[in-house]
Amino acid sequence: MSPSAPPNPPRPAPKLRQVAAEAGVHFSTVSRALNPATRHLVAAPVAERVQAVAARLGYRVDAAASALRSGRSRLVGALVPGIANPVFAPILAGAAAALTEADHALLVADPGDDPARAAAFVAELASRRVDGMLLATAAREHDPAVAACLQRSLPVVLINRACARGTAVVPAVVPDDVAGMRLIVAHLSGLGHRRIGHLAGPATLSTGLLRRQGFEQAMAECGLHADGDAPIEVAEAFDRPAGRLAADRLLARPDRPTALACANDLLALGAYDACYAAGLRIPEDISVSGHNDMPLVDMITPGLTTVRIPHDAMGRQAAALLLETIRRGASSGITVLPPTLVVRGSTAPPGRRGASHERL
Amino acid sequence: MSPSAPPNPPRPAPKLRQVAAEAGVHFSTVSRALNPATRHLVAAPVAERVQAVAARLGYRVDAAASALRSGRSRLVGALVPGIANPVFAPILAGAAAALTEADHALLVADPGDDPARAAAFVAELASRRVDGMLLATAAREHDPAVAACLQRSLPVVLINRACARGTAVVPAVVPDDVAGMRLIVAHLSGLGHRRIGHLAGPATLSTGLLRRQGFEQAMAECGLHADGDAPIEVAEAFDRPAGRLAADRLLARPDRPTALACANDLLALGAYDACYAAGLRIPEDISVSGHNDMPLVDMITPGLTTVRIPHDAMGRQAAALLLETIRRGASSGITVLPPTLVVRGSTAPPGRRGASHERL
DNA sequence: AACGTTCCTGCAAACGTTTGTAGGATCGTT
DNA sequence: AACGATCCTACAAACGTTTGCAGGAACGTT
Repeated sequence: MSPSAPPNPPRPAPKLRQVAAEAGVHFSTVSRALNPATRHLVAAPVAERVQAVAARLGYRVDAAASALRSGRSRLVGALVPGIANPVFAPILAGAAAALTEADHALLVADPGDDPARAAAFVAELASRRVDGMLLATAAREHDPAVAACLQRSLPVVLINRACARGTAVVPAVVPDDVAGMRLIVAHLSGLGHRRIGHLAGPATLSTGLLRRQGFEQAMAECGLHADGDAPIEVAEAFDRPAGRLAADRLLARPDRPTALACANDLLALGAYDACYAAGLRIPEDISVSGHNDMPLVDMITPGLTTVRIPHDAMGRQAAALLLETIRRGASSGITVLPPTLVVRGSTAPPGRRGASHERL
Repeated sequence: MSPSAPPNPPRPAPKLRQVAAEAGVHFSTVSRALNPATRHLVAAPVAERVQAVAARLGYRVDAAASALRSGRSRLVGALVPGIANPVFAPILAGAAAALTEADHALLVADPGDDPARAAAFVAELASRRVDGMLLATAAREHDPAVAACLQRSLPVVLINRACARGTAVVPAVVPDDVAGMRLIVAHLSGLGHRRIGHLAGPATLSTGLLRRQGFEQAMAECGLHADGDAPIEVAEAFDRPAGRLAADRLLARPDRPTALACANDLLALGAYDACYAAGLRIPEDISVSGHNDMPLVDMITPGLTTVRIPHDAMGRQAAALLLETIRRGASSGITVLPPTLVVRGSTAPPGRRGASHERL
């Protein structure tokens, strides 16, 4: 019948009016029959007939027209600092999955670490009529992107970062950072470590601040004091080079710690670099721990002891929370997800002091 | 003046008519003045006045209305099997960056490895009026998602996978898999290896097939024969467990190879597992190489010798190619990106045969 | 001075849907 | 049998933009 070339010169997608003509009803009736929320307004047999015709023709509502008329786009914007970042990628994946189930789609934008750029993206996405925003970029306070959403009264959910906005709390899904650090400190303390250093992240990010607070609190609970037992160095950023630098400083201290609790897996990788450069073996000479349990950190040598954060679940929950906010109009509070300890080869009881020097 | 609560009850965004009223012109003139493509139709002083007013009011064109009327949405859909996959995440990041520069936005969907689901997503995204599609999920041939795009005459660019569609070639951006395997084989051969095994990926994926072909070709070029010198095992999937299984089979062969060239870093990780389980040291007893240079494969022990593929650049180029196709209407051919060899600790000259047995 | 161009601007018609309103059946009640 | 209530369907008006078309002003040419 037809040659091997694509047979049909791609017919334009069927419209509401064509389904209506085929089913012998007015096109507004078709609209109602196909929309679950208005289906009850049309007689059952008619609705069924319409649905059958629509299915046969392969009708799909035109999103642009629908968005224009109804004001709802079934689109959600997401801002992440680094799409390929091993922390944020699973968050995106989880959010995308949850949104798909709810017939929404995900519009991703990557402003990096630039808050002004993030705010610009909010404006852009708002003009695309997104129904809500997922922000994984928010700084601890006075974030322009958050402000941009609030000003447009765009529903917004923060991910991985908390953010106080005046007295009102912006809904968020965050890991329990304090509990996470408590797990790590308890683990190290249980192994016998007493001098435990902390590689903190930037204090401008809630994860940086909260994990540091969690560390100090947990140390106090173990009877260790922030003064002598718990030296702290703050990294400039949550990445490997910054971790290396901060760890170098920590290792150079006169009372070098026997364990390093890092605020982040990437910082821990930097700490590996620093330790190896200093001729220290992990975990024989010094224990190192991370935070996040990024993909593949089980593959490095030695495997990194860390705190697992369910990033995928965070994405899912944030999407669910946002959809809820969009529907209800109200914003629920902050969801805190419990972390779990993952022990691998990078932590061990402290060795005899000075052993590493004898090696050299 | 105003309390700490958000001062302005969020005024609706300004429309074309409001800008027009403020500037004292008809709103169609505003539309023309703000659109670079039609700006030349309006007198220069008027255009400037309009632009000033628009900027002052913070006007942004409503994407839904624009898409409805013009048929162009400035939206591009992307299908990837696994958003968080270390290979595809950088691709997405690159594509998003390139699209953003061209004032387009990225709509991501993750059908996993299910081709039917991918085709369904194409339909969904088409109804959202995306201007084109980026497919990183395509199988080697007869991919339903590709067919769905072609049938709707949606511009499409394949990423990381090539795909012949009848006689016509679907535009794609792919790594030079043959050249990559040639780099590896030349490296191993240069080290003195003669019996080199290949852990191939599924032949249904172009990367699986092409890298195998590249391997066989490169071996022949080095004077090694596919029969005796180059045993091949095909893994069920591109993941670590499948790599372990296939490597087990390869190691069990009577003439066990002294080097393993894997089609993928994940397969190589599986090969590590298999080698360690067999009591073989890497690289003393056996060399292992990967493909892709995923993040963190430099941190495992020993560091993985592999072929670096510029995934970020692939995403960028694919987006650029797609935008070009959208504008011109025509589809350019296939872009092939050159790989580079990254030598780390997992490859070395072959040791004396049997050394590993004496160890046990 | 009349006429043909060129240049600009206003007018109005789409694009395809959702949704308020009105009117015609149908039914049950008195 | 007449009336009100209920149920369903059709009609029409948006939503905000892009774009073909027409008309008027300004200009240069014969």
